[in-house]
Amino acid sequence: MTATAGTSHVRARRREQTRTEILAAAWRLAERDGIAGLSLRELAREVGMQAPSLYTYFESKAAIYDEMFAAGYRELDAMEADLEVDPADPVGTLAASGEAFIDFCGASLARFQLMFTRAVPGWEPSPGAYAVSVASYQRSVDEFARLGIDEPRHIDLLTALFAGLASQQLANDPGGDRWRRLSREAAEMYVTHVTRGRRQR
Amino acid sequence: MTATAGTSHVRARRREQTRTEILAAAWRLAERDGIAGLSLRELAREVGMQAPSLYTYFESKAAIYDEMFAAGYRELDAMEADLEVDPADPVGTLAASGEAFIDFCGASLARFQLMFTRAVPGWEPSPGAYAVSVASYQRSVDEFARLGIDEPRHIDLLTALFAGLASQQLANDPGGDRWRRLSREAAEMYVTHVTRGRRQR
DNA sequence: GTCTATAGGGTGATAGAC
DNA sequence: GTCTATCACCCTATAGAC
Repeated sequence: MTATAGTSHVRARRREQTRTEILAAAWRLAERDGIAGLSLRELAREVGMQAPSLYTYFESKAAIYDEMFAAGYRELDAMEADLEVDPADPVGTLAASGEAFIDFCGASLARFQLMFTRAVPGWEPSPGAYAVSVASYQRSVDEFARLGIDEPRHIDLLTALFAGLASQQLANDPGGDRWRRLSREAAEMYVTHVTRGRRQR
Repeated sequence: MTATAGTSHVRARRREQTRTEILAAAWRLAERDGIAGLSLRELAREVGMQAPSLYTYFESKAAIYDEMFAAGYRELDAMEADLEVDPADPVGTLAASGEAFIDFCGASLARFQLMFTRAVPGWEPSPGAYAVSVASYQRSVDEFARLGIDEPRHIDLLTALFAGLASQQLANDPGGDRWRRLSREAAEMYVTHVTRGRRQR
């Protein structure tokens, strides 16, 4: 009995390891073929299995996309947690955030497509996966608040600004910095705008 | 001989008409299934043909995407040609441009995906189709110049701002106006920034 | 847990009859 | 110009042997 319980622990670990391996292979293939081009047969081949064996580890292809989607937001969250927020220097803080966000998007086109566009016909994140993205967004909102940015329309304007820099960078100068290098100027423009007239009030 | 030449004229017209019909059906299907989900068999069914007959009108599926891509940029161009550019009112002009651009993107998700994202795995526009997009961009640049916007980095900042508003609107509030309504504020922020200190010089 | 086999579709593209 | 037939694949998912 003790032995069986012991091995089941080991098995659960192994299982998790295999799942991780499959997901890593899925990212590699998605990078190469686009997120919508991911195929289970090829994914199985990549990890040395036959396609049906994947169903031991994931319920469906949609479940794989779900895990990847949630992982993307967890990575974004971790990246943001590493950024320093200096309430005394909103421009510097936002410029650094913008660059980090563009770098994050540029580091994986497949991840960008999965997280921010609707590139997979017929798939959308499950409620569970979606909740991870909402939590990540909430975290960003909290950090913006520390910079004195708290009006909803100002937050929406900021996300649009960063999303725009990133999407232009990826679509029109992938691997370059034509839009990335505008981060500081964009941050100055934005901060000037949201703090405009604040001292008068 | 004269008769043959006459009929060949009619045939060329008919052919062009059929091509137009096929492209219209392609847009309908792409709207429904996503641009990457377009299938030639279904497209043929939609126009009452068998799939191989499409090859009489288009060399390949990529050629169909090419025509759609070029048509998208011609439509964008036509839309912009209808906008009034008032050099005395850059904020109003840009606010209207931004709204029009967001409306243009929102009017067809398939068109947006085809023109501005890389949603079709394995396809990119042919040089000819790409040239149409470059011409359209050049036209925008010329109109920005009439507003006194001529520094390349300012133009890039503006395209990022509009692209960001549109992509956030489509991804997070399709059919709504959560980001669209920020167009005027964004234009004010932007114009204040690019004209900052101009009088001093 | 992994396999083979297969269900039940789908895909773009081509050959050749009419 | 349109068709049928077909090539040579692709796909996700399931049943059931081992």
